[in-house]
Amino acid sequence: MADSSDKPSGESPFGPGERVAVLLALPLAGAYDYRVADGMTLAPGDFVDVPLGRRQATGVVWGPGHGEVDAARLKEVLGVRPAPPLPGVSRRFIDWVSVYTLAPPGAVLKMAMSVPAALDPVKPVIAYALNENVSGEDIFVRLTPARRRVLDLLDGGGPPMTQADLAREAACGVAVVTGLLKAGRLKTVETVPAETSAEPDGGSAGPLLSDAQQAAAEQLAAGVGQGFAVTLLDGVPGSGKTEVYFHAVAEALEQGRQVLVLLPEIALSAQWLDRFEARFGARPGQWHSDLSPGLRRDTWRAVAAGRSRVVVGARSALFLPFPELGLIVVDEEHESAFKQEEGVVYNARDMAVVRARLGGIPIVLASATPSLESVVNAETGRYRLLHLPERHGAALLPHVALIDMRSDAPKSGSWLSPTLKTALEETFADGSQAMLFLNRRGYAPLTLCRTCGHRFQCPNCTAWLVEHRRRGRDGTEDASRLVCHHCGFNTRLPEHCPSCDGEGNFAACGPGVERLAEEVRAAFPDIRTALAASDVISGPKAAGELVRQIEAHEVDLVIGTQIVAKGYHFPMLTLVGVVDADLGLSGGDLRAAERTYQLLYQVAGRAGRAKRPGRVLLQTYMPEHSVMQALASGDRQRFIAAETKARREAGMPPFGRLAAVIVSGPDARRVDAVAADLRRAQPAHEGVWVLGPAPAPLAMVRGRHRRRFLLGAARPINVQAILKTWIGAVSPPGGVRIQVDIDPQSFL
DNA sequence: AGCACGCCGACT
DNA sequence: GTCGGCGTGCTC
Repeated sequence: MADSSDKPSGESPFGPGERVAVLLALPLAGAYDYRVADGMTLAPGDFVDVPLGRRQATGVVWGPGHGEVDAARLKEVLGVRPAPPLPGVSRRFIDWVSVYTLAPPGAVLKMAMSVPAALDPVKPVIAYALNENVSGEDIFVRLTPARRRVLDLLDGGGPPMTQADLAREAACGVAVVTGLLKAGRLKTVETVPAETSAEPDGGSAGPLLSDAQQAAAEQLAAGVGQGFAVTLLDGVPGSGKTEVYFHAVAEALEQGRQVLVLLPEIALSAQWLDRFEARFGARPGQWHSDLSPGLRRDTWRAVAAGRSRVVVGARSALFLPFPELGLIVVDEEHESAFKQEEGVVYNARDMAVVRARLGGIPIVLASATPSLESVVNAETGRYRLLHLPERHGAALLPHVALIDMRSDAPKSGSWLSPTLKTALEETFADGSQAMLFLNRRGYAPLTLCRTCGHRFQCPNCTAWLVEHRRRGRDGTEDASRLVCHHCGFNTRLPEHCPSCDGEGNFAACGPGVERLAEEVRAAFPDIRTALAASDVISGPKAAGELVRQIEAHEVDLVIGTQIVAKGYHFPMLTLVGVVDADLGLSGGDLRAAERTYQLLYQVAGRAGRAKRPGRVLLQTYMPEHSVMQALASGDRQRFIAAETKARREAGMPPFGRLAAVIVSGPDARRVDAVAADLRRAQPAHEGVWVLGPAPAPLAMVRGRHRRRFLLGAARPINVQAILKTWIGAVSPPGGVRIQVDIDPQSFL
């Protein structure tokens, strides 16, 4: 079964006087009933305006009314929006996500209706056409060359054009066009804006693939149109995963279906877009938080109308109203950025699988370091596995070596071991580029007073303030600022210690990328460095510019946080130094080892992807750790086997289910009281265990105190039902919220 | 999410 | 005596 067909004809319409359920984009418990107004016909999926209290709200016809509310209390639907109905798959998907995440259905719908303006009537634009019946003396208007060019453009039955387009194409000012209008030679007409942006074309052949790639590509393409199937596309960096899944994209386009590609950080994927354009001849539609409101509206409409054929986006693109979706690709499927932690808490990768299943379409999960969940699903046969073993072309996998910081220690106040320094020297000497990776923004993660030991802490969060000293544009040092990385709290480093009032005698403890850059500049004064951290590289423009600088070899050394770990490809980059490989391993999180492995593996993949062999140096204090051993030996299989065994024995995901319940509020005592109530009401179920309440990993964030429960259950158990009963048993007082996180990423 | 109703402090 | 603070609760 290939189809998810959503033709509105499949669903019975509702006539005047009938009761319909309308789901509103509000966090209400469910859909509300309304009466269909006289002369109105509604079908499920229609976007409608309804009265709500003394205001108006927009929602979607969800189906027949429930009939629980008195007919006398029913209000009438006010009107239907001029937009294609929300497809049935989208509606079923919203319901499914709501049930799974325990979020109100309207809150999920809101994600699908994130652009209210998209439902407004399309504004006609004023276009200019030839005025055929030129009368009287207007015919004698002087025809300058510029005027001639404008009239020529519209001569011969071409479509009316906007003022701006005419002026641009005729290479004249807009005044020429308005002049012709005044002179009566042109007239204005209202038209619907042209919606014919170039769309990707799957017809052209892609680049030549290796045998293994070709086989994988054909298998993926063969699955398009053949119903729901999950394929895990597992291949080392540079193995050509993208080109392989592009084949499936091309096939879906050939079949006239839409395609959704989810990427973890769309804002930073200029290279991905270039590759896509090279392959398909046009840019795909894009969907991410940085879009301008106008583009957002146009993209939403183009998707809903089926005009946009391929959309690449961040997790929220999953809720776009595709009427003809035929393929989903989740690239870098292991990325934790797919997890939405606020509002409706969901994992876009998992929900994408659900969306594919509901739509009866294939989905491809691609990664060089697949999540343990996906690996296990492939092993048990739930997912198909396509493995791309070798690197395409001449590139070799980088050589990974460990630097034991216990014996190869840097000088005090320095963070680079002698070995890493030497490697940097060699790399610069040979005209290659290097990258230093440190997953810590700012100058120093902790500042303390040398006199009294006072540590600067965020007033709103349980976290140290991070010192930032970023240089101003003119190269002068800004005054140091102290920043909270959790709530954005921001203050100048004071001149006196707030605790002992001693004159500014502060010590910056530990390195961030800014401090590392300072050390490197002192050690290598002649090399050109670039800092890459999310506070420096804000948005696609800055990211694109950095990529361009590196590609053009305008910098010798990139110093970056995890934003440089993503799939960039820099041919001249031959050395990657990981300054603190152990950073993610502390804290006792059960996923810490897996995530550290994935991150460092991806970072290592930045080295030597073209003809030049790369090498990777990991600075670590625990070279015997399984993560370090797996990276150094390249034996991923053994690492995965060990992790899998540990998870299975502990009954942890994917072998058991997990949910977190977080109680939060501004008043710690009330939060504790609610947590105690929950403790008393906790489920006593066979195969279900509950831990907590414990302070959440960040006991206070943004001024809210947080306590956390962890609920584990064997796989067949319906945790949603248990959680619903449990949470329904307590009624939190003012300000206290109870939030559920199904499949939490971190479970400290 | 809004927008009401509701019950306690400083103003014309 | 009122204006207004935002805490609680409802919206078919």
